Amino acid sequence: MHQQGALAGIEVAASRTRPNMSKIASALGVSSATVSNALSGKGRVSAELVEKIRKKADELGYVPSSAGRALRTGRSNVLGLVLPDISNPLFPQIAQAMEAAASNAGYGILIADSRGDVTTQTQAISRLIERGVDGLVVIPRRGTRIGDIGCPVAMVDTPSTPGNTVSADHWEGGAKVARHLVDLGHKNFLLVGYDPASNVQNDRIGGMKSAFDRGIKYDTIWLETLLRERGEQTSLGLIDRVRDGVTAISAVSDLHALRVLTELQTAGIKVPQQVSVTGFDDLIFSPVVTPSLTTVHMDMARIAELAIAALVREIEHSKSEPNANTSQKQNGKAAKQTVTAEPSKVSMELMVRASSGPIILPDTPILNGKTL
Amino acid sequence: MHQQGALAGIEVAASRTRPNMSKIASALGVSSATVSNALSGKGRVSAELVEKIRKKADELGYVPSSAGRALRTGRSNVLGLVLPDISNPLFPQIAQAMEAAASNAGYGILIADSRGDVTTQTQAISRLIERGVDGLVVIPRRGTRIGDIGCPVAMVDTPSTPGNTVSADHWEGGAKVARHLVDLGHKNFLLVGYDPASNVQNDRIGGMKSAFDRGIKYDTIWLETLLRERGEQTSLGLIDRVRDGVTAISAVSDLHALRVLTELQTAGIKVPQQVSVTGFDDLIFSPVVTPSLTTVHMDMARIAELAIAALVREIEHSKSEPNANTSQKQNGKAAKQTVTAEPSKVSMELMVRASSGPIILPDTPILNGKTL
DNA sequence: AGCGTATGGTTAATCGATTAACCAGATAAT
DNA sequence: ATTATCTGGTTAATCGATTAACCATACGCT
Repeated sequence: MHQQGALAGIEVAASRTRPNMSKIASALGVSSATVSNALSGKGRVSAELVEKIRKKADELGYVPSSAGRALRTGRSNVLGLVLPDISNPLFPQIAQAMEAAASNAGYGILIADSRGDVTTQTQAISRLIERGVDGLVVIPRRGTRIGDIGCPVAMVDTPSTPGNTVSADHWEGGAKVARHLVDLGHKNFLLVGYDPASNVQNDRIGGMKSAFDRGIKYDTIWLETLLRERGEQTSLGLIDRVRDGVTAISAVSDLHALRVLTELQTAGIKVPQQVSVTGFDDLIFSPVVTPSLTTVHMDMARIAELAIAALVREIEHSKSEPNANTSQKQNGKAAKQTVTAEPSKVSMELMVRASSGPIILPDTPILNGKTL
Repeated sequence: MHQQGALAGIEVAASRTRPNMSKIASALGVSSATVSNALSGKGRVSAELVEKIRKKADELGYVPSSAGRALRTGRSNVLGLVLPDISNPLFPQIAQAMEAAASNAGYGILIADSRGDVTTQTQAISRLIERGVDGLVVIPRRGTRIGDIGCPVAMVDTPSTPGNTVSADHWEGGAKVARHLVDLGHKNFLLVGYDPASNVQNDRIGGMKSAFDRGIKYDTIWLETLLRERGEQTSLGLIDRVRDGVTAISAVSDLHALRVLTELQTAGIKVPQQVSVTGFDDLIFSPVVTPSLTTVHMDMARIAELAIAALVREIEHSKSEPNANTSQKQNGKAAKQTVTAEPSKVSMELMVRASSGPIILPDTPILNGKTL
């Protein structure tokens, strides 16, 4: 049934070349302008004629030519998505959310990978521009400032980054996990970051620290530095930390939390009985590992919606006043390059799972080995 | 320096509307046809004039209009990538490889998420077609057959799927891990799949079984069924399996291997001393968990290259003979819809890491609890 | 001198959709 | 009765790049 339909469609489409507006027009003895008006609903066409045109259109299997439309209107209805490093495990969520939001707004998403490199990022952006995208969503690498391009840009990083359009409130997220652990009675923390130059990670860690009162001890390690010095596969030396009294380890990503978790488990340290572990981002594996990871979830769908909406608003807006910016007078702001959204930050949600729990006092017997 | 250049470019671009070929042409007193010929290197233009035109072009910050070109040539230089479920953790690798391969071939990648649903997949495909893509790369959902569309399609699934263009040799991969474990002395296996309807997973498991001689016991469980019956967070009951003699657990994905690994570790079962665990796909976390996961890696870059190359070949080819297919005589094959590549399967690489090891005989004392 | 043939360009049509400007006929308003 | 307005369309220009067809001019060769 379904396949039948698809095949029938092709039958017609392949019969010669794909039909255009004038083909519909001549088939009905009207002008192509009328067809355009009828299908777009813009001009004045009688209701009955509209109906006839619609019918003929999908009888012929008409598909509007995006090239023709783009050429005429100057807009391609495609947005570019620039990612710092596609291999980022968070990327699927981002891409999915952006694609859905864009699709709802009638736009397509062209992707570009900047491979974490700043110059590659520049190249990626110009490739997208050449392809005629109407706007860009950029997840910037570290503190990269986006140069002046010829189209609106939405930046998704973190609220503390200047020029940020919209993002999760990473600071608040950090505060939430930290407070959760403090409430459980933890007083000695190890905070685990990866890249000390990352705005997002600094915000997350900053948020965590903000939740610590006097009387709480903590230390921070940055994995990138550590791993560069000691090699990728090195142990993080967590056992010593635990022996020295750490009871809670909070990482800036589930990826690192997982590393921590498995290292502890291999050493026979019980999570969460002896040590609580938390991550960030609610990556795909987080709910299904044992113990499931307590983490902080970001509402990527909402962030994407806000970013895309801001972008689309600016794009449609620039239609009305095409040349508001002269090169002579750059009135302070760089010609509305990076768009703004309201709200510009989206709350993060704490997901309490099994890897965090109340502190178990030293006199409580700790089981070794089998739990069953 | 770099930023200077970018800004200077904008300065000009923003000065009014972006320049086109005729602007360059009139600035130099030549015809726009000559400019086109000069920049494309196709027609006959004197070397010096070519040089002058080139210079003027990037002096004015000329960027060719992809819409104009697409309209005229009938080709957009954009390919669509249809993914079964973007949230698939393997997706970053796929997208990155495809983007790189396409970019090298001068194409852009437009993404579409089919959210695992078959009807959504159909919609996603038509959205891409409407956007004017020249071809499609489809990572199909389960055994989906791709209906007849108006453009060439490369299917990346598994060699046993009819119509498959190119993919990893999942069967061989399965055989490789299994043989590895057999060589280590394992004789009692638990094979862990997720979706019993997945061609890829069936091939992987089929490959594993093919490596088992007589005298090897194995059982297979499918998580989707299990989890649907008992709930997402359920224990997989691995402890019982181990008690019953299983010494090696092989999953069809690192995601499931990780689930297995952490469940075992939590129960105090040592990996790999008591049980070996292996996965598939070499996901981002696999090398950094403890113990690092033995897995099977696929050369996604090569697969992407082959798929894109096959697609591009067909696209360029159809340029020369535009209407080889009449709707009347469909000569057996469905008008070269899904393209073919040579080779059509790419070898998988076994990554031996720390989660697999030689069997430790029952008389060897097994440590409980702390290893240090 | 006369013919063929490179060389280096130009002219003009074309791809498909959109839209400003215009127009005929009917109806309403003064 | 005459002008204004509304309805339902049509005409033709336009977006920007490409390319087939054409046209000078110069050069080589007999």
